[in-house]
Amino acid sequence: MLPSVAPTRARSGPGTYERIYRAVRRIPRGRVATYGQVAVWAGLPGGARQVGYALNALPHGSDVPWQRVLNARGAVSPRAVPGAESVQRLALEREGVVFDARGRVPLERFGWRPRATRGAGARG
DNA sequence: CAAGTGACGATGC
DNA sequence: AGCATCGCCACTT
Repeated sequence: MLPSVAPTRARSGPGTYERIYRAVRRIPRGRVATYGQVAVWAGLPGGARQVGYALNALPHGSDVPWQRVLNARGAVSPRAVPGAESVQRLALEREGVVFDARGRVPLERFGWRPRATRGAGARG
């Protein structure tokens, strides 16, 4: 549809952050995803870190649900600004996401899977 | 143009 | 189970 301006950059390159934002926007409300997952969706396998940097660069009031991105452990990653962690956690809890006593979100329950690999699990 | 700055993840012990 | 180390790359000054 779009006049593909530069399809060459299969991974990384200018505009990478924007791709990451688009991937994050795909996370539905009440669900969470890991930095690694978002990186893959954005076409940056192994670029989990870049995802974090991109989210960090988000302006206030952006429509990107950055709060739905957690680390591989399902926990809110510690940031430089104290208190900001609770902000993310509260934002998620307002969506229905539940944290356990360890401050982690059970990804097996809230982790969003764009390709829901059915067949396994779902036993109970 | 060069250097500094970050919201991660897997591995080795 | 916790800590240290390496790899990763765009953006800002």
